[in-house]
Amino acid sequence: MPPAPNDSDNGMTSTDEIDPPSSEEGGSRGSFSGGNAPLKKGPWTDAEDAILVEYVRKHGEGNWNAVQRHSGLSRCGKSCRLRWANHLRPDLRKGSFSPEEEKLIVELHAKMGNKWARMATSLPGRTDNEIKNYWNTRIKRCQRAGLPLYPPDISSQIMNEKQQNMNIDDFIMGDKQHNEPSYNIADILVDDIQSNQEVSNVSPYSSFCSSSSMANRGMGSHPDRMSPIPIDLYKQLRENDELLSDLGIPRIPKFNLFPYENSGKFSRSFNLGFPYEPDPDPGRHSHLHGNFSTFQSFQGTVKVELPSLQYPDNGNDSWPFFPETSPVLSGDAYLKSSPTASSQSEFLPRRNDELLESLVYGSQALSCNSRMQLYDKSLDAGNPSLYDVIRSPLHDPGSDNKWDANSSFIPLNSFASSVSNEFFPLTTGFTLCGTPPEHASSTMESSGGSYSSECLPSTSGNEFGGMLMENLSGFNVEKQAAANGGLLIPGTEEQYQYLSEDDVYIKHSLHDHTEDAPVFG
DNA sequence: AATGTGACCAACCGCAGTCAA
DNA sequence: GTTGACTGCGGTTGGTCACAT
Repeated sequence: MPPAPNDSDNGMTSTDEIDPPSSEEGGSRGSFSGGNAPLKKGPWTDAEDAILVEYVRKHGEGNWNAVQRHSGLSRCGKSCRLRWANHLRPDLRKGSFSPEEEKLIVELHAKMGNKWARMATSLPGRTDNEIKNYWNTRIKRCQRAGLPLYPPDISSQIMNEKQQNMNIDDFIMGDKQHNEPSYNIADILVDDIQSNQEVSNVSPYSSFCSSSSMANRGMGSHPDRMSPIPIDLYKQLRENDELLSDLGIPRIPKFNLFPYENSGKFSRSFNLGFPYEPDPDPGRHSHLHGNFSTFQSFQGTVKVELPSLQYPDNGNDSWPFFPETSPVLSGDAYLKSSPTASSQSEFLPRRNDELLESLVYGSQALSCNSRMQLYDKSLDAGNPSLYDVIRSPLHDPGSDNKWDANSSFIPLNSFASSVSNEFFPLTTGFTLCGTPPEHASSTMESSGGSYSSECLPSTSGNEFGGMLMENLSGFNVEKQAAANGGLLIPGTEEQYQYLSEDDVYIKHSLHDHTEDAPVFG
């Protein structure tokens, strides 16, 4: 709803701001209307609206820079376009969003992320700005209320749609129409893992990462489709899986990434028909020598972009979707903020790193879950397996969690985050120092810190390949050292204990005394 | 009643991308 | 290949309003 004019219809208010010339909007803002009148900013008046409406009625939409030239309106073309699009268009639908619209927005956002304009096309009469404002408000509201953003029903729906849309041929052969240089690493990784799983109940929040704006930015107009991944890239990822096996590291077991998705079998398997040959020469994997040259091309090729959460900076509790009071957390009592969690935000960029956020957010959930699960298991029956670690109660389809109709779900992508956060070492630049202690207790030196966010890129436009490579590299080092009895890399607040029996690491955080976390196995 | 606070939202800025000339 | 016009988007700002103190 347009703001009430703050003055009479004389077109200029006492608070009107006169814009100095600038180069914005194709130079239009630097120009002057008619008689060199400076461009005006601030709320539109009724008179200005009338002028603009009349102009559009006569000339139609478009060529907005001509408006000021031909109508005498002291507004830049961009401002005219925005005003028309957001307030003056005759087909605009005023008023607050209906419950149906709100639900649709949530669904659309789950599918396409912050593609406000595209979302607006599905909401007749609504503008992208409206939707964006609504979503930002929703984020804040959910954060305040401790509610997740996506309800499980929407998650399931998205997941089902994605399954239907999946086309293995497109994936393998590449979609020439959308063969863009950006790839959805979350899809890649999740699918890569899925290809090794007989059963994969995948969180739609794998599609949060994948189908949301992160994917869309890379994939353009087909958010729900699988990202076309070049074969060589896919091979690299497959090799990565092989690498783990080479190292004696168990492949990531199948697990339920999404607690509420217990029926959607992920039927697609990349192993079927994919011309992948097991690496005949494992020795060529440079990871065995401490670096991962196989990821060199990956790095710099895979650019991941992420959903914007636009969350406010509220100091300690900076995690937008995962407040301490979240029913998801408190209800199960599995997830709670930790010093580590809060420390993450200190390293996270404050803007639009959607994947990063989803990764860390998901990892936080998984991490906390895993910690508790492992902790319980450890108490009950000794060392846990990685499978135990992953299959946390939170992921139990039978969970009795109640979801608010407008709330949502724990993000997704537990897997992708788990890759970065749980199964791989979290730091880079490991240094082995001295002789490991006799009984597999290790510490590590970190070049960047001690937890997940530190190993994530700190800028937008993450190069996931680089991150993965670093992680893998650290993984390798640790793994090797652990195989020799454990690591001792001083200088960090965290220790990693290697449990040889199940090939699982237990993280002991010296600054987080509440629980031990399984790190990777 | 006065004041403070926070939510909401229109509008703006800067940047990137697309498209046509 | 370059340029200009336009569009889309993330992020932000500032005004208004409702509510609490």
